[in-house]
Amino acid sequence: MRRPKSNKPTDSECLILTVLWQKKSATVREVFEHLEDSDEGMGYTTVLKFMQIMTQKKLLERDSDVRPQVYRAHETKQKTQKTLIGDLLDRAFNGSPGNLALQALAMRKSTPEELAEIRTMLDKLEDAR
Amino acid sequence: MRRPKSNKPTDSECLILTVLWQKKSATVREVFEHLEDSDEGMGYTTVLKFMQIMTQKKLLERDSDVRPQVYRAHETKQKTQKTLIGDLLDRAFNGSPGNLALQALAMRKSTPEELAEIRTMLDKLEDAR
DNA sequence: CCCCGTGTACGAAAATTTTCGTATTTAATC
DNA sequence: GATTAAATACGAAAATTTTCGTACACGGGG
Repeated sequence: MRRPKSNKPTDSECLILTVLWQKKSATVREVFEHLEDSDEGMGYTTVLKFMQIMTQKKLLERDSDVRPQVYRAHETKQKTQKTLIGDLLDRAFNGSPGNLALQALAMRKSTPEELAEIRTMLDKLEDAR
Repeated sequence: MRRPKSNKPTDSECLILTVLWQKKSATVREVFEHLEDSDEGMGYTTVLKFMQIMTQKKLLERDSDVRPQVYRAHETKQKTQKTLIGDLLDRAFNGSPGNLALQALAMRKSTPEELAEIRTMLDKLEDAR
């Protein structure tokens, strides 16, 4: 049973996707400025280049009718995150989601809401057996 | 052209680390054969080269007193996995471990033991508030 | 000791990812 | 219509990752 080739976004592409997920859609400049704050910034044309490449790869969609052009992520956040998790699971967690989840929770504080959500998910999973 | 240096193992390096975590220690040939099964394998000298590089990077330790040489991971599985998770969190999950955990659980079946562990962790986290 | 199969070192090509300079286009203002 | 600042396209350099060929070293059986 061969899994489909993962085709996951690169590290830098993920940074850009994260901004677009948050803002729904954005210009190159907006993404650039957003990344300047949080991350150690890349240059403006570097961000532009990435977004052009990502458009070609169908990771992004671009509205060229407006200036400056506006970009949005092609896939949903959930779908892409799933790809990334699946990749990491196979590569470094022996495919065990439980182990991954456990360590994620142990390492940084989550909000009470998130914890509640996880508890609900847990109930559902245990019921299903 | 400076590029930000990350100390996280590369994709291929993770594959090799996973084998070594499982077997505690192994020769190049053992790692090679193990990867042949699961992944569509790289050539023998490719694996060898990686393990040499990883030794230089201090990702692995090598016992050169025996032939064939035996390798083991330098860091614990937990520590490296933590690095990988932290990286992914920052890059594609807005630093939210809850979200990561939730999606990991939703995507593939976990063992009842794992689910129980997570429930325990959840209790601990909620108590701590 | 000499051969031979396996193991190891080394180097470098190929592929990918990241970076940015520079040229060109666009739209707004004069 | 000309000027100009921002936006976009393009190309290629730099850095990293992946791949493997080839040459050399080692050790056991003859």
